[in-house]
Amino acid sequence: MNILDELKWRGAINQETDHDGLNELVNQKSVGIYAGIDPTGDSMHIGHLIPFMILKRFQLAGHHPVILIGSGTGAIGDPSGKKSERVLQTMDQVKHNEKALTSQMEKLFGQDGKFEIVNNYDWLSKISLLDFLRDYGKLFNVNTMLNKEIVASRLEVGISFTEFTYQILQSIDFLHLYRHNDVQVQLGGADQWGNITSGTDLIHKVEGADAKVYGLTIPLLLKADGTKFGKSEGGNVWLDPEKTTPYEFYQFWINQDDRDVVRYLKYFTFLNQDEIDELAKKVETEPEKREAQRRLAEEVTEFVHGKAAVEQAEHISAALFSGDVSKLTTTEIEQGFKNMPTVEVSAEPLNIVQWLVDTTKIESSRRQAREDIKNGAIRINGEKVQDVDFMIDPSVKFDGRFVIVRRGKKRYFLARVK
RNA sequence: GGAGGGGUAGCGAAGUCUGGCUAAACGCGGCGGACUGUAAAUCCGCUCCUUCGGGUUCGGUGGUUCGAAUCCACUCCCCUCCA
Repeated sequence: MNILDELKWRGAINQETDHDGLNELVNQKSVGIYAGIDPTGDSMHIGHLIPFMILKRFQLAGHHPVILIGSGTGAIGDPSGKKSERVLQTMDQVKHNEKALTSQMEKLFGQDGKFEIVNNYDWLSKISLLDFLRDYGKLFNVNTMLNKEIVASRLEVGISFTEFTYQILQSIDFLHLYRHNDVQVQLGGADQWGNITSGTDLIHKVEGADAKVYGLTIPLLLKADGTKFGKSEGGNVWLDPEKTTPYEFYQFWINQDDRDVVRYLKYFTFLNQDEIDELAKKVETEPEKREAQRRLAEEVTEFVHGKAAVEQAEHISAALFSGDVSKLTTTEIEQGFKNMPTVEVSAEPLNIVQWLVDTTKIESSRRQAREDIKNGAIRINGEKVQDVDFMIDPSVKFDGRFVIVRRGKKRYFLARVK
């Protein structure tokens, strides 16, 4: 099974410019293949991860990945998949984002095999306006450009000349990498099809029709319920552990629907076909064990954050879901509660009802607070408290730094002692 | 400008004619619980505040009355139709 067969099995191929040609190419040599990301933010999220997971597979199959950070194109704004014109970023932002993305890429691609990271600012910024118009502009037919889905969908609402130009810039990238980095394949999400074929067309015009360059796109990933993949309650799921802690990252994966989990295993893990078939069978026969989800969470979290992070995420998960938080370390609390509601409290002991309502605002009224306490819905540091006169003393646990409140089965609050 | 209809709790909506039994039906949402797989579905409880005595609510203001979401006057806002 070669890399293309494998991708097909994984459901990761949407369109190819020339399947047979590409197939022949990957069988005969180590091929240079690239995917790009524009530095529009200072971290990737798991949606961005998809093409790069595929790129990684090419790397593991002995091919040569080239990661393009698009500081040049990022300065312009890709209209693909956007309903309206974007606000330009400052160049400082672009530079900052570029740095952050580069180090994330180094982490993902660094462990095994060779790879390159390039930045299109290096060549795009050197092209003068007249050169651009004479060398490239002449080769693009406006009618063709207008017919691209990316542009066509924007004609109603309007598109600036700047964004309209984007496909030319991306084509120049492909040409540049073909010439200087021995790149013959461009990989991207389904929305990149127009940009990618622009590039292969340009190369064919400039380098001759027999230039062996190919494009490959990945299907848009949707959840079984039809909604967009990759959002959690808190928004995007980021690779940056400061934005999405490894614990939350792990939790995102472990909560995937049975109907989606096998597809995700194929997309986001490096498990082989036998292992995945085995897990798929378990989803059928004993879904309640959620072995597939667990494995998915472990694999992806390890790939992105490392093995130690997986263990910590599992430890935090075990504590939070069993309700026994008493054994958590303060660092684990910091991580597990990163995006949970947090309030600052003083170290003074206080009556629980006042504390829940006035100090922490966890409860909206005394009536509600009392009700929850009597119902046994409130736990302080893992201990159920049903006494309305209970005194909360922050000094008794976690070095006096935190009080962990749980309301109901899984709603946690962190009170941080000032 | 003219003719109608309406503004009720987080939202939707009853109650207004026939004033008190109405802190205000019911549905949704939210919260808690049971069940469970950290799922889905289902079921049960709670859902203005309270020092549990009571307090403050039905667009606003003023009035009638022992008593007003309910009756009266004025006023603000929304919708529909006509010009």
